[in-house]
Amino acid sequence: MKKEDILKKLRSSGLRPTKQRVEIAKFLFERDKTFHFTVESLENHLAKKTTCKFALATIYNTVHAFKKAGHLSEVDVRGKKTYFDTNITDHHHFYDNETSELIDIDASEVVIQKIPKAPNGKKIKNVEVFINLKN
Amino acid sequence: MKKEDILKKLRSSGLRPTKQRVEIAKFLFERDKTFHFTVESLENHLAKKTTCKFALATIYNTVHAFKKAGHLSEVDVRGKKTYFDTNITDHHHFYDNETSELIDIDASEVVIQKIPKAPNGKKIKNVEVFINLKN
DNA sequence: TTTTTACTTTAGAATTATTATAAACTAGAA
DNA sequence: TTCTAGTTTATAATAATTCTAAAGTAAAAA
Repeated sequence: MKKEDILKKLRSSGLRPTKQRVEIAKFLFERDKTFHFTVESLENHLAKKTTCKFALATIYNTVHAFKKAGHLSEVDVRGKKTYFDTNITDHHHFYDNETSELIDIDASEVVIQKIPKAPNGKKIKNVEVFINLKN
Repeated sequence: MKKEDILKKLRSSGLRPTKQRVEIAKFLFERDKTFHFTVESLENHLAKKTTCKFALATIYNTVHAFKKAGHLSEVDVRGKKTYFDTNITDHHHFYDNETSELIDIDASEVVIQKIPKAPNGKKIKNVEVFINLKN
């Protein structure tokens, strides 16, 4: 991903390209594979990869702005911490409770044959399949 | 549900039948339909329904003991609070983000035709389907 | 370019959900 | 009854997250 694309991510999220934000964006979006993280794990990765200092609040703010702009998604995981995902396509997850690790499942890997209709005046927004793993 | 059954729930959870615990057990298990709650919502319901006083810690302890004994299940919902469910059968959920309301879906209402195999040395523990609703 | 303005970062305080603690209380055994 | 182990409770502690206000910086205006 080019520098210009990183700036585009920031601009489209309503964020000025500051040193911290550029580092966060580069870390999150300059990669081939999907990345799952919590704010805490992201902070650790940033501390290792960059020389720049990051206040936790900056990471929270930036991640939330990316999420609001649709550049990140949030994953429902039981537990206290919030998990984010750089994969924003419609997809599903394996979850390994032993390691707290999430693994993406492409939407095409899951076929649902039957599903109930939405109640009363509601519509279905999306369907998430969550496969818990054990050893 | 008879009084003896309430006591059975408590005993099988390793809990002595104190006033508070009996009230909580009666409130949770003397009902026909599934009940979804957070510790906070349960506290509010108990305050209305009973004259007994409840420390938050007592509610947390009791609910966790029930969960550990398999009398309650926990639902993955994005957000800070932990949701519990009196339905302990294998089933799925609708989630209405507007109202933060959960609705049960019986396992028979969902048929999955294709699912990926578990990675490396792992096995599938269970599959949860979560249907988000919109208006 | 300088100045100005509006947005940012940051450290630390505040908040929220939950868990731990320790003293006062109680169910059930002896 | 009396005793003992398990309980309740208020409060403190912890953890994740959000808020705040002062100091810093990007980019528009002059």
